[in-house]
Amino acid sequence: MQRTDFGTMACSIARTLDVMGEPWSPLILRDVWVGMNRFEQLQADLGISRKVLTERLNHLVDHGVLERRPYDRRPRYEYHLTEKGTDLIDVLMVMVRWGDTWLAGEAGPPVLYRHHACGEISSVDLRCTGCGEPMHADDVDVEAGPGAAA
Amino acid sequence: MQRTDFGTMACSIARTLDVMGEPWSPLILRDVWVGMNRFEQLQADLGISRKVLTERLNHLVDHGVLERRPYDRRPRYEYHLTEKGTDLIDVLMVMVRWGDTWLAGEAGPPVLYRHHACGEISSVDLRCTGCGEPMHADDVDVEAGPGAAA
DNA sequence: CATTCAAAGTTCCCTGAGGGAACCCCGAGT
DNA sequence: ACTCGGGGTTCCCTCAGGGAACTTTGAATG
Repeated sequence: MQRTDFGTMACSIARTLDVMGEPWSPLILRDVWVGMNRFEQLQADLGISRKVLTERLNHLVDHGVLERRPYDRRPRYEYHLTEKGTDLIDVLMVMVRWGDTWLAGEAGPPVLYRHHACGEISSVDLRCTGCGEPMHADDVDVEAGPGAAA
Repeated sequence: MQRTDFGTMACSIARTLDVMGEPWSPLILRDVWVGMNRFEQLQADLGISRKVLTERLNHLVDHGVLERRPYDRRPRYEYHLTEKGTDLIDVLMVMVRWGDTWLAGEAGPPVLYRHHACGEISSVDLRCTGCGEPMHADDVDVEAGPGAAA
């Protein structure tokens, strides 16, 4: 994404951005998530330059978010989410909710999510891992943690 | 963020990225969230170029995520989250959880969040708005919505 | 009144990243 | 032997980010 190196900052947001914050990376993850696993598919769907797509895929593989799997005797590869990558989709799901809420307008959400557990069309909400109550920006106080900068 | 215009894509992720996906924008939102509201504070804390900081702040204000408030008779301004912007912090909170889980390493999380409702140090989890059960990447099926591309 | 000061930008140049198109490599099929 | 198609690589060009210097505004100070 950046000249400035976000990966070394003492901030989990900056570090996460270092992995998936470059332009196109979130959209690549979205496509892989919904089953577009091959270079040509991704390139055609996104309209991204082949050079940049190569760079992004390598970056995501290097960071353990995607894995590269051969699918043919010829040198052909598919990209799949690792566990680390699947976990990262949480960020995208929250972006979807925000975009649906604030940007979709009259037309409504472009895509819907049906939850396996209840079978309904739904969206995500943020809850406290401990008590299960809603947990949003105004529901927390920020404190220094063990990995804080010296 | 990009040459390519993400804002017109029929995808809430792309549209959200159009608002806050440019380099530095999430970190600016983080700083404003935790109370760094002024230009000089942001510039000093982030080490961002003044030119880019100006561009990002204008972009975020234009999209209704931040608002610009005078705080002096002189031309001095503070930036504050709007309701739309506060809601966007959800995305950052999920980034924090992912970074804490996968990138923090031995040192542990750099920052901790204490939840007002229960008083405990905690983190966020994604739940279905409807049934309250966990809702992650593998728990949903994707379907076309009303705002899908023609 | 003239000078200083600090916040909040603006302007300039330089470098490097993204876009686009052309090219390359490799194994399979015919 | 020749073609085909997926998965890249290479090249050039433009534009965005980094960095530093400069400007503007009104208040405070001597």
